[in-house]
Amino acid sequence: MFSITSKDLSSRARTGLIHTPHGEIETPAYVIVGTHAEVRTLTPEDLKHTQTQAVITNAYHLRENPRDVHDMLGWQGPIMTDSGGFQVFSLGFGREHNIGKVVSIFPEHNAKEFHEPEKNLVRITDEGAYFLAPKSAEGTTEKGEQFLGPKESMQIQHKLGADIIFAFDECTSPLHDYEYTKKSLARTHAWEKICLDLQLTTYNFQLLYGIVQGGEFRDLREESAKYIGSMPFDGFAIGGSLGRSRSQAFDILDWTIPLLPETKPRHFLGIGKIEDLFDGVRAGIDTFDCVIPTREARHGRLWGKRGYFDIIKSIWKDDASPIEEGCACPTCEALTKKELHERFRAKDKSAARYATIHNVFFFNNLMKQIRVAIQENAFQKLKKQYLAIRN
RNA sequence: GCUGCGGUGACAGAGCGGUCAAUUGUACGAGACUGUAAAUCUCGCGCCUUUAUGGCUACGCAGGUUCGAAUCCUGCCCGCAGCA
Repeated sequence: MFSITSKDLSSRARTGLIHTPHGEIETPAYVIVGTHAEVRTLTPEDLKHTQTQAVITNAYHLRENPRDVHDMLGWQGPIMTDSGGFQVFSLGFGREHNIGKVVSIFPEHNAKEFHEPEKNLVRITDEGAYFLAPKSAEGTTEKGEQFLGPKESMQIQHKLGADIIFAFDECTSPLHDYEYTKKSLARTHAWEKICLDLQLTTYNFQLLYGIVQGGEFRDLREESAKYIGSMPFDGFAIGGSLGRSRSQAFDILDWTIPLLPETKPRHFLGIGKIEDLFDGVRAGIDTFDCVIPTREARHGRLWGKRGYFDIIKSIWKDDASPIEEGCACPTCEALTKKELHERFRAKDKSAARYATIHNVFFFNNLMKQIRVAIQENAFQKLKKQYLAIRN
């Protein structure tokens, strides 16, 4: 199900092929996020023009009515489904402290003190997580708590029928201390075991990835990598809190990846800016998924080989140059900076769509360049090129 | 000409004696966004500075009443509506 096709000589970077029921994924690859069984603002037709290889949707968001996710997406290529483990964090602790899983290096708002317990919608037990429906404007009748645990997540993911599914875990936060992270890790490991057992007995047409947790703590990360890595998962993901600085996140990869089986694919959950991709690949990551290309596109931020810029800013209002020099995406073929800027300013619905197409294309294309570079033993060179231009 | 209503910061539009440099929305500016709570959110948006429970100038214009006026009174200017 996974074959390695080439290896970089000076790092753990490699190219490979993940074989799934809906086709192959050439790795390293970017997996495009389509949580609600749609890549926001894109039609299935649009998606085909973005060089996308795989899409990831989410069991939590699709739990109410889990149908064939390939049909829902209108996408017959490889699909992953996340287990909902991230929502255990983001709707709970994440909302309570208004943080993501990467703590800002500018801790102005001191997330530890920023504390709104009433916003926490999640109650975690050893069995799983109880979710409260987010309160909409007014007069919401309490729908009561909804339960999601390893069995439920597997059941949903099975019904969704994605090619690659993830074990149910708890994503911890950089704000969590060692004690909590250790406790959570034990719980996550137990949940993952349940997922794997179900997979081995019942849901075996799908590929199941185990997830390494353990926060920023080296011994916990190593313990997790050894434990999860020793189990017959089809692939492995690195998830959870990535510490308090960017470099720490990649230390975590260096601690854990050597402990995972060489011959299985590795996924880096939820990370994917340009530098992250280079550092992740270097550390031995095969696939990434991240919200950055799609979300930031909607917010008017475009990515390119020179980094990013905000097309919505007025400095572009008279700029008739291409959005990205030499970019072959449908957006760049259709519009200049000025024209896309105008669409954003006019709140034209197509603006976000054009921007999304560009960003998704750009990241997919970057991965392609990385693949080629690894094969040609020019990975370091490509990385230097990118980071140099970005100054 | 008379009567009525109205003139508030880029715009729309609150305020109708002190707590008003003035609610709110839009526009504009800056920032954020990393397994989507997010086509979203935060901050700024009269001028000055030592950036502050700071100073100054401000709610059509000019006066007045008052300890105190965007808010009340008088006159003028302008807009809209009706009547001559």
